[in-house]
This record gives sequence, structure tokens and C-alpha cells, in this order.
Amino acid sequence: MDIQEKIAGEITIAENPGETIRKWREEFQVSQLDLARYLEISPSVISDYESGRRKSPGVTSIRKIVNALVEIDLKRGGQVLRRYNSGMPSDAIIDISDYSHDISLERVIRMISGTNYSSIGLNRYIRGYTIVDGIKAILSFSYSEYSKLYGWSSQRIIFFTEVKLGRSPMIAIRVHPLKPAAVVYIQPDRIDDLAVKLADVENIPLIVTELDAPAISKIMASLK
Amino acid sequence: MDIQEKIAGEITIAENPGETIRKWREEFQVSQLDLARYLEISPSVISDYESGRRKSPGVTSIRKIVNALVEIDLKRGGQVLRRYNSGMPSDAIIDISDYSHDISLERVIRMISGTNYSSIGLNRYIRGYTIVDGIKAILSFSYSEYSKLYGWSSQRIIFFTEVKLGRSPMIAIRVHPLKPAAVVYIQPDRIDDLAVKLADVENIPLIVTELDAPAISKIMASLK
DNA sequence: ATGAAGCTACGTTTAATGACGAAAACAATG
DNA sequence: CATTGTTTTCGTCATTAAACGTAGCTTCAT
Repeated sequence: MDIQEKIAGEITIAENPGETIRKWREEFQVSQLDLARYLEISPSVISDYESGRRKSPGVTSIRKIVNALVEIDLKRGGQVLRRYNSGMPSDAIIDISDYSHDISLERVIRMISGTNYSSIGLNRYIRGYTIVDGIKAILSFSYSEYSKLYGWSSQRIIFFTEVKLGRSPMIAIRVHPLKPAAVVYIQPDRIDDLAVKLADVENIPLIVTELDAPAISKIMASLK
Repeated sequence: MDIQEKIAGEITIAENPGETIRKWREEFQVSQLDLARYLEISPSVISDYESGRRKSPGVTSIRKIVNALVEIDLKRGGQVLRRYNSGMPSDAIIDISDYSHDISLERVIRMISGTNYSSIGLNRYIRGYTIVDGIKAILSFSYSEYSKLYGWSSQRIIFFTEVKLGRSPMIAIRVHPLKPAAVVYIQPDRIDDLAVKLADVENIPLIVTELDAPAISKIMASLK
């Protein structure tokens, strides 16, 4: 869902819509004056909304206000929006590519000398791969950006570097609606029980390899 | 998220609010007549909204309509709601409740003797709380079920028990579109740097308390 | 202290909402 | 085809949102 709808919904359902408008205006750090200037109306109008003199603002006003807040933030560089809805490029993805045909997961795991830690079989096929820096991804991706990991096909294998216990990546997958066909940890410190449990629950094979990211990148590219 | 807010937001932002009202009324399988009867108004009013004669309905009207749709569905057994808001009970949630008014976060943190590990201020208000078993939640909730943590307001404080490094809960929050107003770890083993970093990125105060879950439950309930 | 910036309060105007009800158009369905 | 339920259209009226502008109040930096 996009942020405008979320804000508009909150304002509409709130017992005190004016207060909620104020909350969001302040969240975006826009003064009544700035907002009024942007909308080319008098600042007192904004005050009237927020103070509740206008008890039931129409959807048109709300839409204008909400859109204005978002647009003002975008003009300023989208600082607030990024917290909800980030759209910035990221260096967390090390490599990503898709195949035009199915590739046997079993074969891939053999080529990268992988060990399966989960009880899920490898009898499936992939159509793409993503190599991602686990820590950077968690830090820089917002919810919607997680879809970036999935390229054109969700039938893919995701490699994570910088893994400590191996819990974080599996939790991200657990919480996200898109599921990969397999997960591989690149040189993890160790593998926590919870990571394996989550893999089993999600029916996703959890593999570990001791090759490094550049080597894997080369191998995966050679399969095109 | 609260389904009412979602619907209201969609209606407000839509280029044609009337059509969106109709879409939802039909989704709930409520006739204009039934809706009008429930609201004790004339059915022509509903038609006027939907056809667009009333171009900018106020929040009061929208709220009434949306609430009516939800309440009518509940009276019928909540068949439609269940599709959006699956309502399975879960033993991962230890306690959950909402307030009818704003409560100062600062005050709450003082009452539970909390320590703020993040650099985010406590100058905000909450409208509800959830106490949840961190491990059980991760294991038993699917993506859509995470909304359960949010009760009726997303303006809430979420307490996690069974926290080891404190990374998992923050990652779940990071990946999920709904954000709480504050996160509290109940007697964590320790606090990882990444957890604090995530809290800062998400603009969510990260608090630690040494009180136990039953004590917190009692304190939070006393604020009603 | 003296602006400047931000917000509130209020009187006023106009256009639109929120509502009614009657009549008409449309579907189903016995 | 007659009946019942659903929706649309429209004329009408009271209320109120949407906007203005001015005056007044804080707060804060010069």
C-alpha cells in the first residue's frame, strides 16, 4: 500500500482528524505556513483544520494535504518518505541475474560445494539468482524494496554474505510474502537452530558454502 | 493494519472516491438499501456518493460508511473481514490491548523503568500495546499475520520477550510495512549493535526493561 | 526589545455537502 | 407479467466546509 493511502486512512478514521493531520504535518516537518504556501491557500485554513473548526474535511482537502506533504518531502530529498517507502538505489545487491530456462538446484549446489542444513530436498528448479550483502540489505531496504531481491522470477536462489548466526536473513524471508526457492549462506560464522527451523517451516532449503562471493558470482554467471 | 483505515485511505486517495466506496460496499456484499437502513439515512444518499454527485465526501461520512460496512459484516459473522484480517488466536501474543486516548510514551517508559538504547526521543504518544513472545511470533506468524501485533492502532508499543541479541524483532519490524511507535525488549540477553542501528533507521525508540512480562502487563493495563 | 515565524481565533462569503423524498429505470424471480 | 428489491436521477433545503483576511498570541533569535 502506498503511504498516502495509509495517512489518509488514519486521518479519516481518527476520532479527531485535525489532530491526525497535525501529527503527520509535524512528522514531515512542514510548517502550516509552508503547507499553505504550497497549496496556495491561507495558513489559517490549515489551522482551522487542525484545531477542529472544520470537523469533517472532505476527501479533496485531505488528498491535497496528504499529497502536498509527500511532494514537499520529495522536493527536500525524500528524507521522511525513505523511512516508509524508500526508493533509493542500493549497493547491497552484489549480483543479480535471471536465466531463460530452468536450472536444477541440485546441480547448482554441487557446483558451489554447498551443504544442506535443512531437511528440505533439493529436487527443484531455479530461474535466477541474487547475491546480497545481508547486513546492508537489512539496513538499506525498506519493505517494498525487498522485492528487488527477486528480479524477474521468485523461483530463485538467494545468496547472503556477512552472515553471523543466520537468523536475520531467514526472518526477513519469513516475514516477506515473496519466497525464494533456496537460500545459501556464504561463509557464515555459524548456523543458529532458529535459522534451520525457519527454513524448514518455510520449506526452503538452507545451504552453506565456503566459497566466496566473487567465485559464486562467476559460477552462477557461467550457467547462463 | 486496521482494515477500516485501509479502506478509508483507498477511498480518500482514489481519483474517484465514489467508485471506490461502491467497490468496497460490493466487496462486503451490502446493498445500498441495507447500508442506508443501517445508517438510518435514505438510500439515495448512498447513490449520490457513489455516482459522484457528492464529489468530496467528508471524513465523517466516510468513517460512518466504512464502519457500517465492517459492523454489518461482523453481525453476519465477519465472513469478509476474515479474508483480510484472519483472526486465529495465537499463544505468541501474551497480552494485547488498546487505549481510547493518547498516552505519553515517556510516562510509560518511566513506569516500566526502561532504558532507551536508541537515539530516538520518547516524545510521542501511544494508543495501545502488545506483549509478544519473540521466538514464538517468528515461528508461528506468517507475513499477513504480523498485522495481529497491531491490534486496532499502529500507534503502539510492542514488547518482546525471549530476546537474545535483539536483532530478530527489529528485522521483522524493518521488513514489515506497519511500524510501531516504540519497541521494548523484556529482559534481553544482550543488545546487538545492529538492533540499535535498525531502530535508528526506522525512527523507533528501542527500550530495554528488566521487569518481567506479568509485571508489565499489569502496569500497561492500569493505564486504561 | 523588536521583529520574524508560526500558530490561533473569528467574522464573513460562497459553494458544496448532507440530507430528504418522489419518481423512474432496471433486474431478477416466482 | 406482476412483484419485489436495488439503484439512479433530480429538485429542494439546511448546514457546513472551504476559503479569505485581519488581529492577536507565543516563541525565539538578532
